Amino acid sequence: MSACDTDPGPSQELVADVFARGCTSRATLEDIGSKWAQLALLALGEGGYRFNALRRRVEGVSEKMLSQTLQTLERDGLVTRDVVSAIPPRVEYALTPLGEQVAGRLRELADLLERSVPQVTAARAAYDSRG
Amino acid sequence: MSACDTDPGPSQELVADVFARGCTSRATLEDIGSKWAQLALLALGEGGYRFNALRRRVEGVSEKMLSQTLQTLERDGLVTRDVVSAIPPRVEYALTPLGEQVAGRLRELADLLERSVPQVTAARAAYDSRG
DNA sequence: CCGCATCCAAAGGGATACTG
DNA sequence: CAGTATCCCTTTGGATGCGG
Repeated sequence: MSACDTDPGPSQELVADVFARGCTSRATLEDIGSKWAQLALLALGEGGYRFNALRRRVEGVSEKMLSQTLQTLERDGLVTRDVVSAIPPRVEYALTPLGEQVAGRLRELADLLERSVPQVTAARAAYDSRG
Repeated sequence: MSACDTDPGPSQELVADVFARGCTSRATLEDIGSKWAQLALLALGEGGYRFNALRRRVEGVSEKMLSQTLQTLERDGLVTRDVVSAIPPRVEYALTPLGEQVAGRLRELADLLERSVPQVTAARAAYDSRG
């Protein structure tokens, strides 16, 4: 089954499917799911950030990973990169409309997990004590 | 700032924060975000699955990775593992109530991305043609 | 200030073979 | 059927140093 953008046929209803191996939606989901991408999107959901400010907001991210992550997100059309040629140089990152939608969904997920910490902690303790 | 479950103080309002380095909610978000965990949760959102059926549903996953992923999700209290001792043996996987909630959020995200494939594809083409 | 390049250690993840 | 164990290659990701 699983129709996707990679499907060859001259189909009339071409629906993407995250379960399909080569589907762009699956690849995008993977891009978004990465540790640093999630946090970068959540941070940018709060408003625009300059590179180093974003780096401080996302605790523990290295320059390299933040840079790579932002490039991927920019390429997917989720993040804009605005270069202000000045001294010192400034680069402002923000979400596109699509990025806003994605960040909104992630926010809901993050809120749910933040509220569920006690439950998760208990589940882990139970699992670990059983072996 | 960033209060979390690892905070020491005798605080009255202990709120988890996914941005905090050692926060359980951040770790859980990472568990959920992994390529295979996302797809496994989405699949289980459709109903219970046995191991090999789930493996077929999640195209491309290896036995090893599916097994590992399910263990992590079980430990976090998102998935239940029901062993039916019979010949041949059967193991049924399903979502917990918390898992259902998480899977629901993921479904919304996946739907959004599936609908946005043309937009993402266009963004990538534009990005790549610029260098 | 922004971020690319290089190096290197550590984790991720696939293929295969084997057990209950 | 449902895994575990092993091997081994690939990717991730941090640290450091340099350039615009």
